[in-house]
Amino acid sequence: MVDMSAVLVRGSERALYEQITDMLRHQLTSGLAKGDQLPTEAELVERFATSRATVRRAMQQLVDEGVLTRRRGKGTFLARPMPKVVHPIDRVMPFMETFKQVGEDVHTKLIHFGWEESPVLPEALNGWDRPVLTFQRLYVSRGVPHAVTSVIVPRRIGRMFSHADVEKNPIYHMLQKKAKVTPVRAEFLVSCRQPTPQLSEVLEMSRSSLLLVLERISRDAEGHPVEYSTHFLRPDVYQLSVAIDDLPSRRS
Amino acid sequence: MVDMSAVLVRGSERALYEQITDMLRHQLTSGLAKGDQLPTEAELVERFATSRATVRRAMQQLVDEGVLTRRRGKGTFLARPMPKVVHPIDRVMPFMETFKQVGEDVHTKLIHFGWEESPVLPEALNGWDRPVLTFQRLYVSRGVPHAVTSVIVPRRIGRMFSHADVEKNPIYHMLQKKAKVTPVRAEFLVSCRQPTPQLSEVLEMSRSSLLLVLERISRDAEGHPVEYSTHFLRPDVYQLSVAIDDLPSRRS
DNA sequence: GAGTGGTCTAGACCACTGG
DNA sequence: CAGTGGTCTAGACCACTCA
Repeated sequence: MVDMSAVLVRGSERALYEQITDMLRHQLTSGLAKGDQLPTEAELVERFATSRATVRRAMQQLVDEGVLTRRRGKGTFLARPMPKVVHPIDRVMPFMETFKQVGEDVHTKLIHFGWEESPVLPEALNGWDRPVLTFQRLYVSRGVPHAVTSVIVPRRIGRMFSHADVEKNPIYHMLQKKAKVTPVRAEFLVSCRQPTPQLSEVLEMSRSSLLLVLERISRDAEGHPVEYSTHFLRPDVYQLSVAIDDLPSRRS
Repeated sequence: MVDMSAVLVRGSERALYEQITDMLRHQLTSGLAKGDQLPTEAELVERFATSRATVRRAMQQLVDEGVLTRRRGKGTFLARPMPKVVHPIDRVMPFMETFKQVGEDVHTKLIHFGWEESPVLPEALNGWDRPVLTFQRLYVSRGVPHAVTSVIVPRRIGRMFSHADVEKNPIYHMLQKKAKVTPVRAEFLVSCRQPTPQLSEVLEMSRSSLLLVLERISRDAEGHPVEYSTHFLRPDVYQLSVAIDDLPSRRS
């Protein structure tokens, strides 16, 4: 429950909705509301003696931060806390493994599989033969989706993969067993991006918050790129780690 | 200017404020509003024949995305576009260098310098002698702040650094020239975080959007950690790149 | 003082979930 | 059906900027 003793200060420097956000945040984290459901908007309007718009604005802030989730017709709930996961990108480890190491169940679902004639690709992949095979997997733990990975491979490799293969196996497994290619080098790019409407849908996140995006180009021994994958990660769940030995000597 | 011909569809699946956001975004990027200032809220209310709250909600979305900035008493403006910068973390390169490579002027400002008795540090740094020296630098280009770096070093190294040193030199330069230590290994952690109130202030960003955060622990040849730095990066500006050779063989 | 964006109110109608 | 959150309206007052 939410403490009623605290009172809003009208005419303060701090806006009413900010004061409400602060109070809710504090009381949620200090365990006063261990349960799932929060008071309804109508109740909060009464307790804080403000308008509904002000209460909503305060709650929206916490929704954007991932602390709360709201469902029309049901109510407002403490977002199910997700484990913090550190994914090492300097080793070849499927995301499944990263999650299992923290004792999590992970379910994957293939949400796209198809050939594409004119994909948008990084410059480094201009030499690939078309069409390319592209597929997307969704990762879910405790009923909560937390990552989408999109993989693209050139035609000569993609033709070795069946729908059933892709549904079950990590990409590096398929590259080695099915396509008989061994990645020996990978280039990574980390960035933050707005989710597309589709991604915000399947990852159940607000369209205004950001995704942590990890792109990877893997190359075989000859330096030819053999796969291009993009990982869309919920930033409240994932961290990425890298260790670099033998730091090159300074230049300038 | 904003095109008046497009019309909102009332009763559509898509909310009015979303339609307005879409139209503004499209017309801004398609060059119809090359200038700086957008129509005022009052003008948009008239053109779209909606309430002010709806127009504001549409614009707020673009402000959160960093497309627009609003200033009370002045108006709403296209946010000054910042260059996209890729910072390689597998080489030792100061941020200054990264920016200069894209032809940017960069100014730095020391915004904090002091000793701290009880800092919060990663476990790996528990062995450090206290107090630790901590300082923060703000990076500004084209008058727009885009990064804050916070550096912490143990007492035995920090005592070699003067305020003037820190104001002018990259950390790795000081480690080698002043403290006579050479980092040979570094561990990185990449994450997304809410800015603190102080960070959202100096980086001029909304408190509800996320920062790209890069943490680094550098070690000398004996494996002792010699510095811990945290880089708070505006996600609309920075990307991080890593290349890994000799991918380890698969495990499971 | 006129004009800007920042906050807040008190309503309204709707779509969705549940009993 | 009553109750939830999602959207929208038409006002109001304020702090700030600039002429």
